[in-house]
Amino acid sequence: MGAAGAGARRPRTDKQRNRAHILEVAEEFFSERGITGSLDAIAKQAGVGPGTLYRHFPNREALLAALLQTRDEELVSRRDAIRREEADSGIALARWLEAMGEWLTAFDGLPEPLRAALSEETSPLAITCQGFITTTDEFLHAAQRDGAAHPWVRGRDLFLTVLATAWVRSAALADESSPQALHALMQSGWMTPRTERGPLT
Amino acid sequence: MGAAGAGARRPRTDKQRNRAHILEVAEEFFSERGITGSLDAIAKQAGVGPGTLYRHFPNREALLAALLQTRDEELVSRRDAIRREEADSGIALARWLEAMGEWLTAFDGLPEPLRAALSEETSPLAITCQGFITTTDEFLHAAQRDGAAHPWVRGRDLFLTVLATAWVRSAALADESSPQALHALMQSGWMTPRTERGPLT
Amino acid sequence: MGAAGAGARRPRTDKQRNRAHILEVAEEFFSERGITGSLDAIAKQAGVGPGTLYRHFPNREALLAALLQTRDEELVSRRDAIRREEADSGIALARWLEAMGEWLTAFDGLPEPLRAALSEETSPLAITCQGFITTTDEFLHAAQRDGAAHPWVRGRDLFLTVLATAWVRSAALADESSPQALHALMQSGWMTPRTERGPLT
Amino acid sequence: MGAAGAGARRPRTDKQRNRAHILEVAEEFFSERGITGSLDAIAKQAGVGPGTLYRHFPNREALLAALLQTRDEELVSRRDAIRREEADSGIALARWLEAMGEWLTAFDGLPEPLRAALSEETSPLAITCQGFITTTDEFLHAAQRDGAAHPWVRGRDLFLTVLATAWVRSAALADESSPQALHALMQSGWMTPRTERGPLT
DNA sequence: GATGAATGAGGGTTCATTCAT
DNA sequence: GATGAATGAACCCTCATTCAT
Repeated sequence: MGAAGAGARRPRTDKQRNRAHILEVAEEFFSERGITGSLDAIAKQAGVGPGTLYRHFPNREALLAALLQTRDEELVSRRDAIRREEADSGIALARWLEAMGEWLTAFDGLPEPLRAALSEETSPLAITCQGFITTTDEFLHAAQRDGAAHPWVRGRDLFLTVLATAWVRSAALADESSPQALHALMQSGWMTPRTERGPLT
Repeated sequence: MGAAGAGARRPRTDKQRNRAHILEVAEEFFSERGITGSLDAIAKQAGVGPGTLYRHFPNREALLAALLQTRDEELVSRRDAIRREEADSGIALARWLEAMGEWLTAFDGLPEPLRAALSEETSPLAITCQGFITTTDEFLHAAQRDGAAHPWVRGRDLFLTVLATAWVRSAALADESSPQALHALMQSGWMTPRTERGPLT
Repeated sequence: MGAAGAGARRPRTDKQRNRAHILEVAEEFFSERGITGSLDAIAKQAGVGPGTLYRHFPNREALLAALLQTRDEELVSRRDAIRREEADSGIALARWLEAMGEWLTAFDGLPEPLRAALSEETSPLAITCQGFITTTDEFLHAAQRDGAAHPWVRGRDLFLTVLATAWVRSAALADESSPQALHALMQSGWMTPRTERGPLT
Repeated sequence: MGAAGAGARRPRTDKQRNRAHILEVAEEFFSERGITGSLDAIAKQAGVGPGTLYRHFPNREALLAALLQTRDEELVSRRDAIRREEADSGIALARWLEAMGEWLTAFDGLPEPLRAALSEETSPLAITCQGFITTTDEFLHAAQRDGAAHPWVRGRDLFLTVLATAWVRSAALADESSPQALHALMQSGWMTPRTERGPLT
């Protein structure tokens, strides 16, 4: 017992190995069963004691944060790619929001702790969220400068909307078209622009 | 012990009394502590055994559904009022969405089980949701007929959006302006209408 | 699983049965392994779930208190017997202290929680201790009235001394004569009375 | 990490430095939080790994023994002072017992492991205790020779009594007068000397 | 020697749910 | 029907101790 899977019994720099292995298992676990599963169970499946898991990640949030950090890099790449490739700031924003949305649906139940983290300054997840909001703000400002986005929109709100959309999506799976529909709603709203209809009076 | 607490000594029509009393207590409980509290605690506070609670409501969802049904009536009234008072179908839809949004924030954590219910046909909550979607569709169709809403929007998607907004709101408390911002986003989207900017190319 | 040992699967007034059975097991457990053993282990050995044990005794102290209450009756009998039989108030006190001392060595480690309880008013054990102190005071007052006990002694201090003696006894087992020696010390002190030696100066 | 924290950067005589530093930290730790605290925490606070701590002190008892050895010297000084200054062997004994009592309350919880050690020959703490008992015997013999102490008292019993008194004192804090009362009890017992009351018959 | 990661049994506790009474 | 005792898996977490590096 206690082996890190890959062969010998605790070979060399096993801290990193263990950490990585735990993350792997946790990723799988969270993906399959959602992020509410038992940490002890993850430890067991990873072949380590609960203490080991606890050493690496003092609580569920820390584990999640570490897990996301890995995924973060992918998102950063996408961000850079969008910046590089996309001249139209509106489309760039759209693509970024889409990328974020995909990222947020990585695990079932992920939006929940992120939302919770938003209310607590100290959480490691809060930092992640802040990063997202900042990036969103960048894309948004560019779009606003170009007149592609409403001036009254804030990055934080966009993030929240994407988050909420990601959250709701888990349920709407049965309905294939929901994701796009929600995306469209977020983009254009349900209301037709007044200009098309004449003044409201 | 075992009496219905609130004065009387449990005469004949126990069952109905109990049911009503449990609902009352549950309402208070859920309102104050969110819907994740212990059912045992509710039973205890209602002065009944957990078995009794379970007889009336086989699980948390059933209890919640019963609870919401009561609240439903309020929402129905609002719906009727809107229908009666509001000539502009767009504004009517807007008001309806707002009413629904308020309703969905009645208890902390309420959106979660509703979302879950959407994936399961059999859930008692699913029926409630269906009712909402239907009503939303009615308002929406009217609005679409009048050109006040985009023709591609579906009632289900609007409901999901309102639900998601209600969900995200619990976290955004610190930020006072979030609710409105999200509302505006849902209504108008972040993107400026193309007509204002010229063709997309 | 889950049966209370004695045959059928949860026969009649099993609450009392279970309670009694748990107490029995706990008594055995505490006697053999001291009072620091795992509560879960006791539950398991009693054939009940941890929750059941918890329901009956919300914590270790409560369990202990219940256990002692049973023993209490024995002590009360002894107290009454002493009162009945013993004319010499000094000897009566001595016998009571001895009885208490024996009672306090019922389980290994028992003095510890009792000592701890003395600092906390709310503890169920504290009440037990108070009872002892009161009784000690009664015997002591009689002895003092008869000139058999020093007037400056207080019941509380005598109790503490007996408690301390019981505590220290667990270690001194190897030394057979320690209990008596300590008893004698408590009774007569180590110092010879000044009257035998003349004034101190 | 892993440096000895307190300034220097761990030159050659690591081992001794480490040992000393661990002892320092442990002393502080035990004084403040009692001797039941986590050894890991001590190691961490001392800036060494738990392995290092364990190398020096294979278990909690060993650490404690080492710690007490340092304090021992103080007690030895007091012993010598008493010997030097005190002509009256009875008062000398009393002073020694008092000194020992103070020494035993150095850390919260100290009496416990000492008592335990008394049952095990091999314990490092047992040696410390033996020293105390020996010294007590010396004072006691002198007092007995002078008729100041009962001839039936043994040093070991006196030590046990002082130990027990130290133990019980932690609980009796609320009661300011307990320490003195217990001291008096140990000295004179609760029973009035028979000579004052006539023969027992 | 020193390190500190790993161990893993064990701690107390909660609670949705069942079922004998 | 109502009751509430029983269930027992699950939760998170701690820490003395070992041992590979």
